[in-house]
Amino acid sequence: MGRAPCCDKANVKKGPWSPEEDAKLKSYIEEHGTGNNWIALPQKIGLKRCGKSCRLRWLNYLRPNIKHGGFSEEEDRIICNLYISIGSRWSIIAAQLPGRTDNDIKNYWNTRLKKKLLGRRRDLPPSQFRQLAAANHKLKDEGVNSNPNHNPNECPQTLTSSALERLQLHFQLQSLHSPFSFYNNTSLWPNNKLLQTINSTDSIATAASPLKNFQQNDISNSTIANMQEHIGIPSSYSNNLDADIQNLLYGYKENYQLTQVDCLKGIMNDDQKGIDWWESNEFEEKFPSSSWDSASVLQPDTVVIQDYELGYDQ
DNA sequence: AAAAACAACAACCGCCTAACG
DNA sequence: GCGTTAGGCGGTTGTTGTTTT
Repeated sequence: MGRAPCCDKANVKKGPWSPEEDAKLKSYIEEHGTGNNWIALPQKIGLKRCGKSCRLRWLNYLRPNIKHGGFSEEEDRIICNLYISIGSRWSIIAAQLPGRTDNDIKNYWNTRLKKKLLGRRRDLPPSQFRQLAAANHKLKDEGVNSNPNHNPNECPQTLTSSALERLQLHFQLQSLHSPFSFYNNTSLWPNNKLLQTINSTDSIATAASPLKNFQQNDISNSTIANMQEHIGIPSSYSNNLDADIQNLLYGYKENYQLTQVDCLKGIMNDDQKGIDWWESNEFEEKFPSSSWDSASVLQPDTVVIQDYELGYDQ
């Protein structure tokens, strides 16, 4: 038997809330509270809405002291810091930012912060982008396939998109410290332990770990530190993570382009091969999106990050 | 000026968990 | 202990406004 629906789908209104609906819901809850029963609430008020929808509307928009937009630099840093540490645990992150909702932070991350931190393909001049694309291809060919020592059981074959994003952030942070040697010094690449912890923290609430019983209302700075320790944030940047994030967020244009492209020059011994490949449009076929985000770039078995995952370890 | 592409964000969907009978 | 249910959460989609071509 399947699970019973929470409401009569045929008779509930969907889509944007009208000011009248907002007013009804707001005045009722302010006067009577939610009664700990969201499902029954819309019927009491006479709203043709699903209880879940009412709950979301109240929590995200109608309840008092909600802030919208206008994220400060401090808030940016907190969000980025926590995302690197604990992944897409938006409710926990929101608990650190009074007045912000998980939905708001999630949207803000997906539409702005992620692009700011990870960069966008079109920010690179065409010639430099060709090198980056070609390097991905080269590393795929020569990296993964040539490592005979890789044990596929040591590391997960696939990472969640959140884990991949955080891995890419790891690269960015590492490259701040070793901008000219990162790509050809495997000791700087993430090892299996980091890959596994990055991946496992995406489902940490269900794992048997000290983090299992976190309540979003009692998160303190020491708790966050405890989480970071448990997760194993690399020591190379954990001591100055805030400053590094600041650098990526607001010093991004200068640092990102210089370090990544110059690094790539160092490993591009066969420039013509890369350009030939670029001009064959193979990269565009694989990554038709215009973004350098994880969804478009970090596809399994196609790019540099997957190469690290499969083939290299400390 | 129109169309296409992109960005931002509100809202929904479905899964998971805890509470309850 | 088990089944059912509501609440909570994260991922995804839909809509609207803005910018670019």
